[in-house]
Parts: sequence; structure tokens; C-alpha cells
Amino acid sequence: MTSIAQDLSKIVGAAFEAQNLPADLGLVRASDRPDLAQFQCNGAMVAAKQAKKNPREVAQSVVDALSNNDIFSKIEIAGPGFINLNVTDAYLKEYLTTLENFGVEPTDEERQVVLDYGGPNIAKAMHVGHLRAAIIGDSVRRIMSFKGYKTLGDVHMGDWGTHMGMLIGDYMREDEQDIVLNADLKDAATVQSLMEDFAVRYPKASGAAKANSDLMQEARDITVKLQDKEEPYYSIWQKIREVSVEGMKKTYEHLGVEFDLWKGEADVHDYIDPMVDDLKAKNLAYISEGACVIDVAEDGDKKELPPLILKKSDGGVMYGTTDCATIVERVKLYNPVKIVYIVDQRQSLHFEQVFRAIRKAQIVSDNVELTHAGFGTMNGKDGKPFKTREGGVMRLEDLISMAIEKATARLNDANLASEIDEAERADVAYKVAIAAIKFADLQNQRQSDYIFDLDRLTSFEGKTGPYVLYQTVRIKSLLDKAKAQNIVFQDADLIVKEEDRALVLLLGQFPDALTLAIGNYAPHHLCEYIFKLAQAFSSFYGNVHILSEENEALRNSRLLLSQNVAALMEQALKLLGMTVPARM
RNA sequence: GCGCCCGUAGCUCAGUUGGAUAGAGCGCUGGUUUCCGGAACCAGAAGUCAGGGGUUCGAAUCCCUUCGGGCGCACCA
Repeated sequence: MTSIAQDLSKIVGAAFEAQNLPADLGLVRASDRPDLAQFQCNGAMVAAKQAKKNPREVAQSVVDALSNNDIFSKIEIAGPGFINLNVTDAYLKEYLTTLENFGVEPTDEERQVVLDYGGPNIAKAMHVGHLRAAIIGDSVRRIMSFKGYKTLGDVHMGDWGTHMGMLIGDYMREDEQDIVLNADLKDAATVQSLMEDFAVRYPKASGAAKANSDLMQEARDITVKLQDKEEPYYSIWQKIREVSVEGMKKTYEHLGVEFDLWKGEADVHDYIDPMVDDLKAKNLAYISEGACVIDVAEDGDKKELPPLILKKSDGGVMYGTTDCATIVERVKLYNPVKIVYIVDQRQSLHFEQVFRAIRKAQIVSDNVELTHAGFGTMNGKDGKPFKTREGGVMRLEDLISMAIEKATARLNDANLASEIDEAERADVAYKVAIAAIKFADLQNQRQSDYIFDLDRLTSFEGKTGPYVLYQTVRIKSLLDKAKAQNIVFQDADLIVKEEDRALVLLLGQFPDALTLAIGNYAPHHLCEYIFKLAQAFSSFYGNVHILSEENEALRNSRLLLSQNVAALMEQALKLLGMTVPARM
């Protein structure tokens, strides 16, 4: 089973083929003129253009080939050559009652996909800049997994660069490295205080290094020593990393974002030298201005593409080096068919360099997809990269707290508050807050910049996460009531009346929304769909009687339909990383 | 200088890869509760799709150009 449009596309495609026209011209989609028809096919106009024929005549020949099909209640040619189609209610009923897995067919084979959507640096507080990668990547992972791919989400933290040299240098200069070395990581308070120490110390060290070239040089030297695993640098680093990972895991968990792999740049260090030697042996890597580089420019390039630096002149490695080595490791350990990076759009040149280097060295086979699914910058209301009023970045945990606070206040205003005990209320506020944040972010198209608006991220009305949760909760509440009244409707005969039709048609669009979301690594298509479905149900709910319908057969039919909507909503929301509370 | 991205209603954003009358949310105006949850529903006002040219049956979408904004260009990540 597929979507309704896909189902119809096969039939119309066959009709095109019968006229010796390409079957893919028979692509059917939901009509954008619902007042005229449910579905439309534009292929006749394309075919006519190619063959230099009259589009209406082409359409007519296709329509003739379709006319003996009894699933259509209307077949019309309109305008320059649109084929407008309606399906019979019997077809809709058949479609919905034989639906499996919401109409989503699993991908033809189980294939391994590696998704990279983390990237926070250790020893730094996570801020709202990390939000998009986490939310989009996690959703893409859930969606692809639902489709049947084997997915691996990797946090790929930044733990091997000069920022570590700065931080370690500061501890050594102040002779305070014992704070780190002797820390008992099993003690939560110690971990917490170390995190706070990093948060103060790193900006201080970083600022000092930028202002003082001697300190910067010292940081670079320490970084090289660290990368050679010299002591005590390496031990200090290990502890810093362990502490940071604890904090990072807590924040990601709080956000409801999951990873399968908690790896960092340092983990691929041992792959680097063999990789560089290999590139040298292949005459791809060479020494330029003291650094070991690989050319990635190609004939026909419109822009200048600088070479990728594999080793700095001081022997240190850069993030391009570790990114390449990470691909070496991923190929070796997981043999993926796709590696997808959900990383800020501003990194596009970097990824182009890395991917070209990898292709040139034939580290992956040609049929492995390497994609940088970039996302736009998060700007403030002034259109510039987002900063808080104090000029700093907003911590992720602070954002979550603010959203929870607002959700709690909203819940207390509602009539339900008194019936719900403290613990459940906290849980509901949390789920609502996370849904608000995620939906506000995910509904934006991935690659364009977007404005970080706190009010929008913590708003609960209109096109928001809480709205779609609310609609789902309301349906579930209805179904619970039916159950309490011992009404059995699971095997009800589905009756498609005027009011129900839009809802059934919409249910049949879910696989299309999922296909779009997967194809472009773009969960916003799923957001769009979920919101439309929620809106359609809300309208349905307001205009017809469901549980209170007097005609028993119709009541049971509508309960069945409602159950289908609720189940789909809950599943789809899960794919966006949201959980539906029992009530709210 | 070279290159990439963007400009759609007062604000924040969609627009299924060239289709019919460009859609949502917020805000604004007005309405809806003896009946299944009002975080809701219904209706309305609001657009030179930045400007100009081109391609064609047909353009927010493709090409050229002007203006405006963002970003990236070898030893940071």
C-alpha cells in the first residue's frame, strides 16, 4: 500500500503508456483546486509540448483509456489540459480499511545510513546554536529509521582542536590541573562544578590567546603535544572530555535528542597517519608552505577552491583532517550507503573540500552518497546572528527552562490543572515545552536562515507543537470515553460522507509527506502535513458529531476514522521527536 | 576581488521542483459554549511574490540584469 496519489499514479501512468507516452507523466497529485477536483495530473501538457501536439487531445486520449476504470467518480479535462480526477467513496473506504503502516512501504533493502548532527565542542556550554542540528538531525534519523533504513546518529563532538590547547594551557599556567586530574566523576556535584569551571575558564583562555600571540602559540604547541598523546596533557584532556560528555548527554536527553554513537574527533586520530601516508603514496598529498595538503580544485570550477590542509606546518591536524579520517573509520566499521551531515550551511565549502578529497582518494566507492544537508543561520530579530541582550549566546538549558516555565503557567491557567497531580503536571509541561521548541524550529525549511524568536519558540497557539499535541490529546480523550461506554467500533463499516471525505483523503497523503521529508532531509514537510491533518480534524470535530452522533453506524465509523487520525498523529509526532501526553 | 544563499501579507514562514484564483500562523475586525476538551472553531480585511527584461500555452519557481540583506574564501572549529 502506498499513498492514494501514488496508487492513482500507477493507474494513470498505465493509461499514458497505452498511448505510447512515458508512464511517469501519469504522476497524480492532490489537486490545488479542491473546488474542482480531488486530484490532478499535468502530464498531458508536458507530453503535448514534447510531441508538439494539442494538449487537450493528448489528455482526451488518456482519459479515454481511463474511462473503463471504476475507481474514478469523475474524470475531466480542464483548462489547457489538466486531467482532474475524483475517486469513489468505495475506493476511499477500501484504501483506508486495508491500510498498513500508514501506507508507508519499507525501503527495498535494509541499508546503513550514518547521520552526523551533533558537533558541540567539549568544555563549552551547549547553546541555542546547537539546537537546529540536534532537532533536525534527530528527526531525520527517526524518519529514515521508520522508513526501514538502518540509522546511526553520531554526535561527533569537537574534542581535538586548539580550543583544548587553550583550556589545558590555562590550567597548567595557574597550576590548577589537579582540580581536573583528581576529580571524582561519580560525584554529580563535582561534575557540575567542573562544568561551571570550564564555562568560565574557556572564554577567559580563548580571549587571552586572541589578545596575546605568545599565549596562542603556547596553545598550539600544547595541542600538538596533546595530539601526540603526551602527558600530562592527555590525561587532563581525558578527564575534561569525560566530564563534558556527561553534561552533553544530559542536555541532549533533556531535549529528547538521541545518538547511537558518542564519538569525537579524537577517536579517529589513529586513522590519520595511515590515511596521510596513503594519500602521499597516491601522489595526492604534498607539502605546500610547510603544510601537508591535498588539492581539491577541478577543471571547470567557477570558484577558487583552496587545498585541504591535512597537517599544519607544526604537525597538528585540522578539522578537515579528522573529518576525512572519520569517513575512513565509518566506511571500515559500518559500510554505509549514505553519510549525511546536518551541519550549518556556512560549512558548505569545508564539506565540498572534504568530499572531493575523499572521492579523489577513492576512500568511498562511487555509489556511497556523501551529503551536507546544511541549515541556515539562526539570526536575531535584527537579522544578525543571534545574541542575547547581554551580547552572549543563550544556553540550551536556559531555553528549555523558559519554555517549561511558560507551559507550566499555561497549564495552571487551564481548568485541568487542579485535577492533575504535581508530577504529571511537570511531565505535561515538559512535553508541551519540547514540542513547542521543536515544532517552531522544524517547520522552517532547512537551508534558509531563520529568526530566533523566543516568543515563537514558547508559543502554544496556532501553528505550534502544542496545538498539534492538543488535537491528538482531544481525539484520544474521545476514544477513551467511547471505551468507557463499552462502545466497540474497531470493526465498524467505514461510511464516507461529505464531512469525512477530506479527512480520509488527507490520511492518504501521509506517505507522500514522508517521501518528501526523506528525499530532502527536510522534516518541515512532515510538520506541514501534521498541521494540516490536525487542522482538518479540528474542523471535523467542530462541525460534526462523533461520539454524540445518534446514528450508531455513523458514530462507530467516525470513531474508527478518529482512531486512525490519532494513531497517525502520534506516530508522525514521534518522528519529529515529540511525545503526546495523556492530557494537557 | 571570487563564490554561495536569500528577498513572498504589518510580523514569522510554507509554496509538492514550470500549472488553474499565491497559502498558513501571529496580529487586526466580527462571530461561536444548554451537545464529544475554547491551547478550539467559523468568517473577514490584508500581496506590484524586491525592481526590470527574457524563455512559453503558462513563471513566486528557469535564464539575464539592477537593487537590498546574509555568509564563505590554507594552517580556528
